[in-house]
Amino acid sequence: MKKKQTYHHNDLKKDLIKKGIDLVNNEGLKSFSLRKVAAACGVSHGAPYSHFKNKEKLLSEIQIHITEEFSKVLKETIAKHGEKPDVLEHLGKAYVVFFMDNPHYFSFLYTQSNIRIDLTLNENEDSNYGPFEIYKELSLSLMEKANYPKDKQKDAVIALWAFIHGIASLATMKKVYYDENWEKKIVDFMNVFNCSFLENNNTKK
Amino acid sequence: MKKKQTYHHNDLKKDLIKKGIDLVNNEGLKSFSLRKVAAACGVSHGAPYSHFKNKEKLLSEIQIHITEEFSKVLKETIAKHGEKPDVLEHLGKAYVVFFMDNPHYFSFLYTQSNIRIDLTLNENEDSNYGPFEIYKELSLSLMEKANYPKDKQKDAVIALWAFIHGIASLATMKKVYYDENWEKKIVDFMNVFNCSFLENNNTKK
DNA sequence: ACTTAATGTAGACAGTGTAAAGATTAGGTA
DNA sequence: TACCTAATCTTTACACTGTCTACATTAAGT
Repeated sequence: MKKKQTYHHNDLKKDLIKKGIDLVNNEGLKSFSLRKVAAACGVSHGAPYSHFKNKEKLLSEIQIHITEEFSKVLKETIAKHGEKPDVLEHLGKAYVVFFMDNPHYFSFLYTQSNIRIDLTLNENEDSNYGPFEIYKELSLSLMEKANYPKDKQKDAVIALWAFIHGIASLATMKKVYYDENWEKKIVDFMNVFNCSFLENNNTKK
Repeated sequence: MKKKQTYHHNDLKKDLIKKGIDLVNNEGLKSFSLRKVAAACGVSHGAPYSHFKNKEKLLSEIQIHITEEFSKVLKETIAKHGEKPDVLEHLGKAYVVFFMDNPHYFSFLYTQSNIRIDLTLNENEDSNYGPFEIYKELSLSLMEKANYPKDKQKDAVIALWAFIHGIASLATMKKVYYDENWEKKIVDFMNVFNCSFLENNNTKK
């Protein structure tokens, strides 16, 4: 119901990315194919090669868009809750919920795409994986406020990230059975590890 | 240098699984194909269909073998360190090291295969994912010994598993840069979260 | 009106999974 | 021994994939 009649699509590149994201999101990478995406855009199977060198390059652009979408969600979460002590809980929850809302994104981003994540805490703001940079800055800032020992901050940044990342991994995995609500349990999980910079130990005796 | 001359292979099924594991291990699932595996066994591309209904079924058997290999490593670790307080550290280390030794196994097992993981802590010993059952039994037993509050044991089991799982995920991801030795850092990460049933808080202040 | 570059189509090729028909062989039975 | 049957393997065929190449169409500038 658009403009299939014209030879030129007018913004095929964007449309390929959009329809490509839909395909990844709905069916996962396994059944993703360039030809399907081309067909979804109403265009011949060779057309994508005018905009992307190969399949990998289209997937790479899709990864960039998904990463930006993810970063936006995290930023909004921080903006909403400010640098209050419990913001890390909300950030963790947002991390997990983002991938639960888009179940195929997790394995696509973390095991199929070519994202680069630098965990060394060096200055990296431009080239590094955006979501980690956002989290890193926030958590380091909170640790400073909490007077968390400087020599342990680096370990703490990695450990908490791995922890949340692991929960998201489990929560989005097919065939994982769990009788609780992942989203609601995040805080309980954090309470298991009572840790001074997570200022929620008050709920623990 | 074997018996390519005979029409029958004599144990093609096992050989397909073995050569299939090699292929997954060396090149990952992306470049895994039934025809390559068949060729590696010196057999025509149709032969595997006498032993497996389709590609998925072969991959499923490969998953079972890898899972058993993983379970074996975990059991050996427990056998070696007994139920001493620091056994969870060694188990976590074994978890991470297993996947670092076989980098393609992680995404294969957890995002490409069809393993079933029941985290509800119900009785499941036969059908559930073996490695989790092994860990679950051990950690619950340790929590009992440490008088860890009963109503928090379930959360603690999941949280610690997610944590170790997350570290393994990061440690085996392509293009993740980290300037420390993952294996050696496991204990430090655990120390970030000082927790009564992890009896290693003594190393913290 | 003509040129040029960008953008699209069509056809070909190799590699993939899988199905079907047939060849080979092992093992049991007469 | 000779035969039968089921298991195992080969061959052929087909649809689908990524990618390449030659060519068609079009937009934009001269």
